[in-house]
Amino acid sequence: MTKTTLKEIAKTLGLSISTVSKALKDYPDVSQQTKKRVIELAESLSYTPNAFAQSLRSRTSKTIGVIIPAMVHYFFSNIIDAILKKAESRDYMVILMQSNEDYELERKQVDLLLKKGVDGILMSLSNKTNNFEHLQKIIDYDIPLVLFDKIAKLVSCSKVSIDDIQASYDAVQFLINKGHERIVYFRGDLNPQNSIDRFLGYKKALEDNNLVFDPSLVYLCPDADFKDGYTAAEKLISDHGTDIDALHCITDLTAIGAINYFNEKSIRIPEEIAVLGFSNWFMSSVITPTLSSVEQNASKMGEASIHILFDEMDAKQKGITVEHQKIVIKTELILRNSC
Amino acid sequence: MTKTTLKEIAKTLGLSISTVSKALKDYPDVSQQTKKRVIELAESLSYTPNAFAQSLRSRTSKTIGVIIPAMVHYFFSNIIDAILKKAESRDYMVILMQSNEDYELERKQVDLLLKKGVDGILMSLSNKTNNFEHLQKIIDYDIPLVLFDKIAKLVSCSKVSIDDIQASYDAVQFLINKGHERIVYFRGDLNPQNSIDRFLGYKKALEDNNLVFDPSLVYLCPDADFKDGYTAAEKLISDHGTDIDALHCITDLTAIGAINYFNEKSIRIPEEIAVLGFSNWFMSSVITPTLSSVEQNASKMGEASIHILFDEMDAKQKGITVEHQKIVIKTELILRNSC
DNA sequence: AAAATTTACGAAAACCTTTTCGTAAATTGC
DNA sequence: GCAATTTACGAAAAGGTTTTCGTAAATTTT
Repeated sequence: MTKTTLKEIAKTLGLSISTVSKALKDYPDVSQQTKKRVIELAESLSYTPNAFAQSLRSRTSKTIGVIIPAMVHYFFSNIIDAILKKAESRDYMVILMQSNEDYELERKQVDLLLKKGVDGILMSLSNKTNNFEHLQKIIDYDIPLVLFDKIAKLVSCSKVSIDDIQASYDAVQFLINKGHERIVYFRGDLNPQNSIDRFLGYKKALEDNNLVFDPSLVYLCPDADFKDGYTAAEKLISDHGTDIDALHCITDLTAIGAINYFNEKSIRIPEEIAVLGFSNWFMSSVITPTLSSVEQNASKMGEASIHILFDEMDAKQKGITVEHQKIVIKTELILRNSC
Repeated sequence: MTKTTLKEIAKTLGLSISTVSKALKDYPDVSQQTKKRVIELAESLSYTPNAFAQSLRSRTSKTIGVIIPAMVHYFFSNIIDAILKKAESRDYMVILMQSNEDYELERKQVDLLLKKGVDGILMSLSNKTNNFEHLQKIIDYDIPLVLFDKIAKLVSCSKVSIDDIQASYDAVQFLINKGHERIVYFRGDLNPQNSIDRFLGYKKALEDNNLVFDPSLVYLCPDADFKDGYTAAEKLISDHGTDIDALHCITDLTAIGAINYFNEKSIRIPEEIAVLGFSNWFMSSVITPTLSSVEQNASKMGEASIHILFDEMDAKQKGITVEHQKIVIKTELILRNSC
């Protein structure tokens, strides 16, 4: 079962390859009857142009590359979902890669994408990425690049993210408005900017409300997962008992870890400790008590990212240059029973 | 910033394109010193061969296509994770598509992948797929195809799945061994074979233990999600009160929905109703009470699928034909507090 | 009826790589 | 010193598509 080519059609019809090609692309300098003959034969042989040859000639591939740190987060699943949907609606294919939070791998993957000739790249950076040469390379190759979620301020390209500082600020402000004063924070690692920003938002909210920042109320959850949350909660209670008012966590996963510990120890939520997470993970509405959280609007972020990328790719095609955009997706506080 | 080509190197060095190409591929009929000159210049210009041209010539793309019904299931995230890791270790790229459980889209995506000239395809079928012409087309094109999880018995290709009948059988058998007799089943829709098989496993276990199959103890959860579980549980209690012993569910999500309802109504688990899920979703170890479940070993399924695919692609490359394989991934019962 | 235009097609180059085959020049063998 | 071999390179084709340009033939214009 060999694929039909223009050559075969041309031969069968006694035409030249050029005429066949032009007939299929509805060029004006082919007679109506020739067009008809060509189209009919092409259809009966179910001809499809060879994508490699097309790409070779046009230097485009109708393909975009997406690199994310990890697949398993619910957050990224939703972003990918939005990206795939939009890409498919435009007949683009998506090459998906995951860096596993590894800088070297991320670098290698960028090279692979460039080599493969993708028309655009969408990236969420690994936590360990603090050298941006590989991103500069993409820009030097004149390939549209959009960073999302984990972005780099220093790189000259479009970016889509949430305002982590503001989001955490709003969350803590809400707790303060509710009358809480001793507010604990389970923070993430130092590296991804998001993690730092959320912590800054927490601090800023305290400051703006003239509450003293007490470092002993901050616990490190390096992996920001369930286990970290559980362990930190354990430590928190052993350090302070329930002499605290509320807890804000870097992710819902850590918050749920903490809730689990509190439930086990029969510490009442929100009466003894109010809890507020971050990311509005699906499980947050399911856990007991249901967890208040910050909705990051992953789908919107995915949609905005792919939208900008297509804008830039379209512009490039037309030879226009467009300004890079910086979109901040609005977050919202989702209130449930935990606070 | 235009990409370097063989032609440029050849021109700079006063050599022919052929010699440059051969030098870079370490052909024996190029002198050592010429090789050295070529390699050095190529490196300094950071030459990488044009992938389109290579693909056009070799008729291979070092790319595989993966179609899954939906991204958002934890299960598929894990499978994709395993696939990506293995593919990357072999410098293959992965084009990911999701059919959104839509047959027409799935069909279109297969065409797109074929057109793009992927070297192999990995698929988990949409629930609505019961026509397999598009799969036959893949086979006719002589592209290695491996179906995983949602497979089709009638298609002649390698398959990787779990034995859903056996898995549910084992689960129900465990409940029976514990002394439960009135065992409720929350079943899925009629369409995906997995759904039917799990139901059959449930029935078979009852039969083999001389327990009568009571249709009024079976509830339909068409989307097999949290909400379906919650609603079915509501109906179950209104129909039978707690005059039942145990509940087995098609997925953990439905089980967690049910647990949520039971918790709200203060129906004690497992004392009044024992609950057993399916899929060993991460949250199952987190919910209160922790949920017993059937571990599907998603990673192993992903690994086995991509492994077989590479085997078949390698064999094709060498002109060998290999037998199609049918792998059944072992499931295991994970026992927690819900039963 | 000759000139100007239009119509309808084909040749060929370009995109870039890979590999076969041919052939000078250099080397070896006798 | 001549024949046989080896060494080292280049020409060219093939993979398939797209587009520019050239040119016969057909048509229209004067």
